Amino acid sequence: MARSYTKNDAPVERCDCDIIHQDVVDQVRGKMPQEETLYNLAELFKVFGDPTRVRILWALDESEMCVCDIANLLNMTQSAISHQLRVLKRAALVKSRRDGKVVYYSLDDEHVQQILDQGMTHINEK
Amino acid sequence: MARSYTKNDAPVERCDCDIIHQDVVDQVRGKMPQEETLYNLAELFKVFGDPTRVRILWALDESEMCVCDIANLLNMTQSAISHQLRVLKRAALVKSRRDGKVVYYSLDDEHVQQILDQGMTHINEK
DNA sequence: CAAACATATGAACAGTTATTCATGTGTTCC
DNA sequence: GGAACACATGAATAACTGTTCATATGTTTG
Repeated sequence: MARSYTKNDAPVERCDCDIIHQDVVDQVRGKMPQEETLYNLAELFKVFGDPTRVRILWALDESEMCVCDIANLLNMTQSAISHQLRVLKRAALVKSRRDGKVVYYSLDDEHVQQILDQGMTHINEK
Repeated sequence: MARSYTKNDAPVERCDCDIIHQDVVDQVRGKMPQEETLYNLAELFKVFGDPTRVRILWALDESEMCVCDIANLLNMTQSAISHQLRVLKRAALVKSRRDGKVVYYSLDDEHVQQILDQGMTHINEK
């Protein structure tokens, strides 16, 4: 993402298609979800759109782990992992529980693996 | 994504957990997919991680449309849409057919909607 | 309480990315 | 052929993002 497009600052750049396909476009417009909903959806997928986070999610699907375990597993610094876990938690993809000094992370729900699997299916077929 | 982490430039920052959880971590390591596979998976989700592209995909799920239709529907310039369609095509999420001057785009396969739906389910429950 | 440990966090920096603008390519129709 | 149209594309730019580094917070143990 970059530049945010504000609604109705219309580039208004009509073409002949627009007239011909007017009804189709209007019909599609009527069926589209709220703009905000699609924005949130993109936000969710953005979280999945980073190798480190995908690797963390995949790892947590196998077993709950503490921050330092994940860092060792992925061969990255504790800080980097901690930052990413925050992103994942904010997106409600992982949850954590504290046991003394150690904080264990795990997947928040079963959708996560489903989404990962669906994506995996796609790349395996192309 | 940013800085690319090269394998084995190890931050090597062991902690006591690593010794205690050694076996769990090793077990998880054994079950993880290839690093490259997870990288590709993240690349795929990155494509879904932009509001404009999500809106295009959602629109195309309703009906095939030409570039200019999409631009009008989303109230964006033809150029911006064209750039994003290229990204979507490279990721094999959309396909195109030419009919004279007009190029019609449509979803490439049924996974796309499945992935979108799965994501939608997640955000609706949180 | 102090030291050690596990984790969290803020600032900074470099790499990435989405849009815009200008222009190029491909097609139709006169 | 040339004008008009639909689309593609390259360069430039502003905004965003992931990692690092330094440091803060929370917990246990002696």
